[in-house]
Amino acid sequence: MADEPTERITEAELAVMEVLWDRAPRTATEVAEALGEARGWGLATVKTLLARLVAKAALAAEAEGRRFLYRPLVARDRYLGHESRRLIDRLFGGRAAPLFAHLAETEALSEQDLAEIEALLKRLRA
Amino acid sequence: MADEPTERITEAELAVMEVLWDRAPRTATEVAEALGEARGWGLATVKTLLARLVAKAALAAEAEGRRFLYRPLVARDRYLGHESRRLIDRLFGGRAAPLFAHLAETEALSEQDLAEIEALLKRLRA
DNA sequence: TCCTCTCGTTTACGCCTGTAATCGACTACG
DNA sequence: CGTAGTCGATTACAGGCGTAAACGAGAGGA
Repeated sequence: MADEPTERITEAELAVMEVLWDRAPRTATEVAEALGEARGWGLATVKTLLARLVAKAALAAEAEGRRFLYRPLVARDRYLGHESRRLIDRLFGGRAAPLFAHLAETEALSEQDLAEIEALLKRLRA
Repeated sequence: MADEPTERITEAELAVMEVLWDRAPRTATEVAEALGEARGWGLATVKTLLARLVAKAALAAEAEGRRFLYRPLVARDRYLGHESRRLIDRLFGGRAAPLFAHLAETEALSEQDLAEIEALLKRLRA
């Protein structure tokens, strides 16, 4: 997947991306069905969001007969990285350790989190 | 500082908050001076943002003679926690470990970060 | 006292976002 | 062959956001 600096994906658009990250390609109707329950959006709304995402080059729309099959152009991983970095840059001076420290201080880390992070660290050190 | 569920602070507003977190109270003019360099905003713009933040109860405005002294009502720490949690909830299923794993995998952690986190972990375990 | 400067408040305005309704083209059933 | 349904595209519209100018009241110097 290309790495053009994709425009920012909004909250509502993210919900659409999640559906397609979960499984792709899908048609507009399928995406709407998947979202209808969670968000209660009408088909029209979903189509608008799909169109905007295509315009932002976050999705590709491949014609299949008279309709489109949508698939992500931005990998979820890439997006996660992007957003995490944004947060760290904006609020923690660009360094990850302060974020971690903050989470630790505010008890936002579960025992499980700690264990996993510890294991990860060990692996990184190997 | 109260913990009323403050409305979301926007990007531009955050810049104003940072100035006041750094030192408070300050007048509108002082805030504008502090921001003028970094963001190139006019006094009018800063005043608008201050007013909006007061409306959101993120700032207190205490009259001093004919003008106001602004001071944060939301602690920076509280805000950081809020935003971190938001990101973790939205993108990492509400758990911190996957965020950390993601940062680790994408090489977003410097040697220094790793060392600090390691030290923090050790302290938490003590 | 009068004018100018300075405050905070009000109003402005264009773009983005969330949430659609409408439209024109096409398809597929009757 | 006509008509109802479906598709994507176009248009809509209110509220939020970034950025600011205009306004009215008070303060302070001339």
